[in-house]
Amino acid sequence: MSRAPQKRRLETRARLIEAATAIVARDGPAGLRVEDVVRDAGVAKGTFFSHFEDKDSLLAQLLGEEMHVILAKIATGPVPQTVEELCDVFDPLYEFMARDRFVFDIVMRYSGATAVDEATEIALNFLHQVELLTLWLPEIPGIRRDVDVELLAEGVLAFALNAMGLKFCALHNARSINDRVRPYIRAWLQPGSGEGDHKADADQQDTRDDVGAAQGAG
Amino acid sequence: MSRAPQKRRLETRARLIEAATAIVARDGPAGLRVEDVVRDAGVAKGTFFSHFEDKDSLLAQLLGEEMHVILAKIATGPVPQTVEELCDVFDPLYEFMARDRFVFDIVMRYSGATAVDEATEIALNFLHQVELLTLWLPEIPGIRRDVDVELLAEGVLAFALNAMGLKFCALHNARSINDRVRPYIRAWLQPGSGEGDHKADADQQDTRDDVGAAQGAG
DNA sequence: TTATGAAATTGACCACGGTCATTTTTATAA
DNA sequence: TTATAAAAATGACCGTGGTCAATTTCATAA
Repeated sequence: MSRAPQKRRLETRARLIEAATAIVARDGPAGLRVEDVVRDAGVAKGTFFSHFEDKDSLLAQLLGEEMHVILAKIATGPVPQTVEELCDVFDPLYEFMARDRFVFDIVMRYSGATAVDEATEIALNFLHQVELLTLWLPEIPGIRRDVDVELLAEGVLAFALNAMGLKFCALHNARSINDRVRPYIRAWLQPGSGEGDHKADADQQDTRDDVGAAQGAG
Repeated sequence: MSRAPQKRRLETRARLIEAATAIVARDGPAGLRVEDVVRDAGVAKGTFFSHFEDKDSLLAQLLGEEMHVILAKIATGPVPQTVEELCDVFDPLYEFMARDRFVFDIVMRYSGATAVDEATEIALNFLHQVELLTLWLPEIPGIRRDVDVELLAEGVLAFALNAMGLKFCALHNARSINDRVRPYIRAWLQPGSGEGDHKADADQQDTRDDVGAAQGAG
């Protein structure tokens, strides 16, 4: 049984987060230094590590909070009516997660809960994405019904992460995440619907353009 | 134009790799210390970094070589005739890539080529996986024909990586990678074939068991 | 053989994340 | 008010990855 934290501790934690937030806003996530955080927050280094598991843990929390805001906004928007709309709606979140290599690595590393109780903000965000997709997918006309909707939802996320990872691959980074993920999502959600049945894709090459490595973080 | 490396340099490089290989074999990838490597190899620290970009780069090379051996063995084996066989055949490679968190992180990070010329051993391995799948998939009876086979192959890899990542998630680590990936691959490759048409799955719960976060590295 | 410049190597040095025994502060009971 | 124990914070210290100006070794031409 641990007691409730004292007021001083909460204030210290707030100062640490405030200082870190400012540094990240100024120098980007990769520019965060623990020594800078504690200097700006006016505390000792050891204090930092009594509040956060390690540097990346704090960073993951900050990124998770931003992801939460983006996803919350998506969730309150209109339900997409086509696969293309679905991809467009989630695109801002994907672009944030893969804004650069450093961020994407952290997102990936913290995307799963190592223990049931220590779920990170990012892991929760992924759960919420699956929940939202589970709600939305049945609303889209023409969606396959032969597999469970949760399997479908998790599959969408798998393809999305893969497309994000390809952003950092020289062979694929010419196209946007959205353009890379769309063919997969369409084939996953609407098998047998044919390749060219949506005019929105006429302005780009067909799916044969996707040769090269498929991976998650490259 | 850079000249050919001198014999001395090749010998030094060989000694570094030899020392690193021995340490990894003894202490595991996470136990590798640059200072230990250079001590065992009998060179200065700076020499290490004139041969390898950084520590993880060397580690990625060593892991990539092991992956190459495993994949080569898979490639010379018989062509799988069902989705289940396909999953089984690739399983040893997946188990290696996700043998632990540390290894999986490196595999993910190096799975894509940052520049076209600096393709790592791991990135090449992923390309080879796609090539092999592209050859094999059309051989499997009942495989869908409505999308390009390369799209199909890359999708398999995307699901495989996702299933590997789930190994490190408390909500999913009870099942093997193979068990986690199979429902996705089947739904991806054989849409509309129904859920329970393969008796091999009778001994496990159906796909509804897959609730929880879907992600790549959790 | 010798001069010369490039290749290869060196190791002192730095940056930075993380640790932990010690000290200070706070809440609570006598 | 005072004693006491837990909570909170401290900062000197360490481990280790990575840097770079200086040095040594090597290949080549004069």
